[in-house]
Amino acid sequence: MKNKNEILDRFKKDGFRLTSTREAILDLFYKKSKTPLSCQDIQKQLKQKNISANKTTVYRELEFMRNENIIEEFQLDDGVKRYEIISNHHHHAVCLKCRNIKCVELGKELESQEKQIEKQNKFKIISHSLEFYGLCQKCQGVKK
Amino acid sequence: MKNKNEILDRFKKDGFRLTSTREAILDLFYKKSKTPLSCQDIQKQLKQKNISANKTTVYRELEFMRNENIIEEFQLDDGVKRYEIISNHHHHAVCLKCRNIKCVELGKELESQEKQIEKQNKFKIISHSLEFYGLCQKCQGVKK
DNA sequence: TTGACAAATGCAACCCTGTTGCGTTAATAT
DNA sequence: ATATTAACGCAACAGGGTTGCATTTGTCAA
Repeated sequence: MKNKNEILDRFKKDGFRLTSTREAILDLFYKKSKTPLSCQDIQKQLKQKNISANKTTVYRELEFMRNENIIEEFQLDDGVKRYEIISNHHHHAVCLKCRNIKCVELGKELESQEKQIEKQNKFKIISHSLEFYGLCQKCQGVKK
Repeated sequence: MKNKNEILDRFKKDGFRLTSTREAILDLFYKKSKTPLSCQDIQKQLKQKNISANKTTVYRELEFMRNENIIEEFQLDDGVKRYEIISNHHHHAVCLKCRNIKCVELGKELESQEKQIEKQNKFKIISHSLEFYGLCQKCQGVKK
């Protein structure tokens, strides 16, 4: 995970342009609380900065950043695509009540289990996704 | 996981009806290769048996069976809902090329990791989903 | 500074999965 | 045989995401 200016320089070097939308979206990924963002999330947060961006534009920008290996895409149980900066590998804890998403890190225990699965199933693992669903601290306290 | 007739009896006892669509879908879950099924999968397989079922009907039947605790729903990276019989807890190995889905079992190692996450994040875990993405045996051999 | 080029954008129309309302069909009990 | 109501099909809709195309705009070279 490089810093923002490094990335903008690389874009320019590769013939891509520095537009306000591009920079604003990159800002969201870099500055904001490290929660993954959906297209809608991005549009809302841009609006708060008085930047309007068509959803097509946002999706294309996300596609672009994905190709540039800056962000990655994943899905939760709601079928909505979410994106986050590529950094340390981690997983997600999703609150079933407030839908808040927290990134959590695990040790390397999964690696040995992956090897076991590869051997047993003759399946070459390229990536995995692990999400925990439950109740965040706040929502545990609330009576339903 | 009970057998099919037990389930049909229970339906009847609870005032639900035994329709050909219901039985056919239940058959798919019981007899077919133990791969999860999407609504489309189900419609295609029914068609092969010369049974036509409207997608609304299929979705409602799936909802019904979910309420009856016979099947469970989950998502992969494509945002399509899939369903499978509730049985031993397991995970999925998804081939990125042919999209075949294989169920794989893991030991109980994840449990201790869950406890660790619960403690560290004060997050009460209710369920989790773990999918492996990669290449199945067949697709590893194929040159792209 | 201007002009040319192509990257980036917006819009409308579309695709796909999944859902809802409502009138009809048919499984079951009497 | 009839009444009841679960199950069904259809059409219309919802929401996330994509595509084609015309327009705008960032960049760079003259």
